[in-house]
Amino acid sequence: MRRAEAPKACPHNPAVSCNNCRLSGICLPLALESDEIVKLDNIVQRGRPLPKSRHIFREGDTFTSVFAVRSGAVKTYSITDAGEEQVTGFYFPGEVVGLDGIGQNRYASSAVSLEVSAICEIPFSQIEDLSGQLPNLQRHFFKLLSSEIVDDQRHITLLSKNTADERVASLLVSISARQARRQLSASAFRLPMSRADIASFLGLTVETVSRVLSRFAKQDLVRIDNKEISDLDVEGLKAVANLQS
Amino acid sequence: MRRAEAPKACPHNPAVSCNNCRLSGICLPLALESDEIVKLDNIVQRGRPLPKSRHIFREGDTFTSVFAVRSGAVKTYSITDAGEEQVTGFYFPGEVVGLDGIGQNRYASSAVSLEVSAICEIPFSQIEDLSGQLPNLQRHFFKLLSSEIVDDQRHITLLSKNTADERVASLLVSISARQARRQLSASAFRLPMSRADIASFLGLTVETVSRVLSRFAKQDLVRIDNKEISDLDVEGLKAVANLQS
DNA sequence: GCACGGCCTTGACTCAGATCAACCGGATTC
DNA sequence: GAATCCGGTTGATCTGAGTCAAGGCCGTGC
Repeated sequence: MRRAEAPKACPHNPAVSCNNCRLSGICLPLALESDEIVKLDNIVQRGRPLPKSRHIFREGDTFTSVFAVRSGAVKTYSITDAGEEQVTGFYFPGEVVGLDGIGQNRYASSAVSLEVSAICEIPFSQIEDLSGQLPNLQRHFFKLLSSEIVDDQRHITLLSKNTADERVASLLVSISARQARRQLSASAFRLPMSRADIASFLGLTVETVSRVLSRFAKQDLVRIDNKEISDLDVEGLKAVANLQS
Repeated sequence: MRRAEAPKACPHNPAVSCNNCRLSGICLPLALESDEIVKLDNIVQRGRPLPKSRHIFREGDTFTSVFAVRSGAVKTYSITDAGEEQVTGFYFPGEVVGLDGIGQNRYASSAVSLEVSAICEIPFSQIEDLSGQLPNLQRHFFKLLSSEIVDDQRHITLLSKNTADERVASLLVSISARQARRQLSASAFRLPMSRADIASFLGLTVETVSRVLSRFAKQDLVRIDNKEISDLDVEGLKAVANLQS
């Protein structure tokens, strides 16, 4: 599983700079010139690998930084007025969490690692300063925030209009596409989150998620061994989800 | 209904500058110094009143500007893969639409006036330039985008976890609060959108929305005469919606 | 090795909200 | 002023997903 190029070696390695990070094409450095990346790199704080189930920040904490996932996976959630957990997102390497904290100066959700993960912390005040100097960074950050809005609106539509089958199929297709974007297999991967997390994210119950997955397996749309997904039929699932290919 | 101060007179009046606009406390100028407001004012294009049911932009159009609602009301919606309309938001004076266009350089949703409205157009490239010079504006724009994310996440939770009664009550409470923010009555107002729009926004059917509203009226939580709302019992509805007061 | 707890699955039954259908009232048209 | 349309309401029925209950399958600890 080790890669040939030494500096990119292990995705958990805290020594890898943005320039050498294999995620530079999809993460924050995207759209920056290499001298600009150096400036960004200077403000990024790379932590040592975070064990599973550790909080990166909690709802209500004072907002200080945004965080890029470098390896592993993260979920965000908030607690409803009724005291239940609502999962609001799953984040994979190259994706950024904590953007919801900017508006009120405190995080609107909590973020937890779903497995051993490496996280890059980027202090927001420094992003702001640097954005004043680097129009590309400012623009990229605006885009990042806007894309999160678009994603959320898509999710609103999913919850508002789609059946359980469509929701589950959409999630599988989405994870598959994000795997592919990182040059990983689109048809075989491990789900880092529990069935309960999936259910909460999709506005369903655990039982329904379990039944739908079992049915998909029976219909040969996917092979499932607990959290291991294989032989995922992307086109078939897109058809189920009403997504155009 | 006319106000004493001459320049603030009519909310549809295109001649009112940001400085004199009664919405300056809740709209973009919020948090700007008065010399900064002048610079913002210079790039804002105020249109003449827009009739009802006119598009401000359409899903897929090239993104150029964001738009502040000065009077009237606006809904945003997108078309699902199944060809149905999904209403993604209602926007009242002082609120900004079009932020979802930044990420992909095209609008992810369409925006239509729900009644005669005045709209301020703010070309985004100029916002970007100005944000480089005015840290307050940059920060405010980051906050604006982030707040939209928080709102969307709250809406996701509403759709995921709440009953029809809770959804309808939440919407009424939300509109009431936004009325109050503009110094208007929190308990009496006109709903600018149709029952179908409400239903789409809340992930329900028209029939269910109608039934819930009728029931609320029977329970004296609100008086309803078609689109006219009066005697709205904010605390009672918050209780129904599971919202803390 | 076995007991415990967490997570997942499966089955039987229930129910909130969707669907289908009819009707009402105001606005618009001829 | 009759005819049509459109948005809204109300009633009867149906159904997809929730609820409740039971059981299976690990991995962990003693």
